[in-house]
Amino acid sequence: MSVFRVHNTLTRRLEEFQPLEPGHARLYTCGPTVYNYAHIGNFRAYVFEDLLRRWLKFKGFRVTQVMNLTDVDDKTIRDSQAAGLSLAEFTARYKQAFFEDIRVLNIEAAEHYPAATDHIPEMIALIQVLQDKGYAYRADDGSVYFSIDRWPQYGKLAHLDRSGLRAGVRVNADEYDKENVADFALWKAWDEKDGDVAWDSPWGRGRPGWHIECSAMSQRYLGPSFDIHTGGVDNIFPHHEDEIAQSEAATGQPFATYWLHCAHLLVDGQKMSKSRGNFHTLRDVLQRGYTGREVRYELLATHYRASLNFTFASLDAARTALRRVDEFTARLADAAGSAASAELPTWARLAATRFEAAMDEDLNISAALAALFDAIREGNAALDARALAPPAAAAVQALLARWDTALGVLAKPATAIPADVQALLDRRQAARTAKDWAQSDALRGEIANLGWNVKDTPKGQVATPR
RNA sequence: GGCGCGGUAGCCAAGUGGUAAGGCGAGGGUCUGCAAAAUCCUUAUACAUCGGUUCGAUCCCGAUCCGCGCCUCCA
Repeated sequence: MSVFRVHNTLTRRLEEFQPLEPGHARLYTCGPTVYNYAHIGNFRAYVFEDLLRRWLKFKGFRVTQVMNLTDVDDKTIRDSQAAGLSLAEFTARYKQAFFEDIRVLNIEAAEHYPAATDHIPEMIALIQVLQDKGYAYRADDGSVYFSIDRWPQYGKLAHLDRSGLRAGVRVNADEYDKENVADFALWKAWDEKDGDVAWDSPWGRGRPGWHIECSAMSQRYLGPSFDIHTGGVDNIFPHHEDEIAQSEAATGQPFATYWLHCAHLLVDGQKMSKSRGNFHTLRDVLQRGYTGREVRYELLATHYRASLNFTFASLDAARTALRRVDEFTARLADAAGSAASAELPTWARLAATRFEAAMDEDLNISAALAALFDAIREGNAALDARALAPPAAAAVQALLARWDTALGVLAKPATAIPADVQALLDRRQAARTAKDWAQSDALRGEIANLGWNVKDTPKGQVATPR
């Protein structure tokens, strides 16, 4: 069995994955800010994290994954006020939507989904430690900042030189009293825009800064040091850089060993934005008639470190490719019958080796899918030639099932045939038995109007959705 | 300005110092009452440009052009 290698943003190279605790992979994956329905770009990150998680399990590791839910920040506060709801009521709605959405995409549940607002005491305690150790200072307005000048390693993840940090155009005017413009807030003093969103702290009423939640919650669930931290490339700086500074300054121990970041998703070659009209939530895409499985395939099929250009044309291609997978799966099931699995045919064994070697190389999904599709072609050819005995077919079935524990996209969810469609199918079967082709064709049209395709096979009609 | 990623056939997308996977599309055959689907085969003088290193570069080095990302709260 080959080793799993990952690209570590910290070193910018491929490194063999070796967990701190043998056999146990511990991950912290940046999750959603729950102020709206998540868009397909967000889901690209979550699907990538899911693939990573599943591959670790495939390799035999036990996995403990933490995914945070950011339920207090500028956007959640702003939009909850606009909606006339309390912060908790407002974010609850989108937390629920998030869990519905990841289910649709067949994303496995993480072990922990801590919400920021449930961990305020941990954050306050962490800030206190930083202040006690001299890494944090309180500004005149009651906010607490992390001083990057007291943390020489600042910039090691983003590979930013401190002199390269120019004063950002987005620095708020009310942050004038920071010692260094690049210092970031650990605790934000209450502001009237915050309304009733505030917690008591040793520094007065206020709310936590953005980065501190991840440091506090990762420590709570994974301890001071863990294996993998992931997120989108846009989180490298400042979010992850700040997390490292806070965490390592507080604990004196290394934070995450490996940092994996996925590239952005583009839509029609451009960054998704509401003003461009190319902004899609998962729900928008489903509304257009695509399935979660098709979207998952589309998000999965491009290597995570390459930017992914999402188009509806490529979603159509995903649909066609999956149909081919389904057809093969069905043929295989037919050929296997109830036979017990035996030896894999040579072509399947080679494909299995290629698949694993590809995934082991930093989740090279394209090469892995190439192995899959080569196997499908070989398998179909063998079936055509009646050269695949039932036990071998069963073995190939098992191989696909094994691959699917990692991909989560090969198994087609069963769809029940609605009663009205079934009634038409029954009438059509009767017409066919009577060789009343005109009636048969008319019924096929009616069934199509209900959204189902009918095809005639040697074993009778088969209806499939759309 | 700083840091970083990418430019491979009609589209998407792997990969390699010795002329290049796979998917979609397209063409042909098979199957079929018809159809659709499926399947098999085929498909393309594809590696941004210009130099350099080398027996040999798409793959290494340099430059150039083009696209994209980050540089304080966007996955």
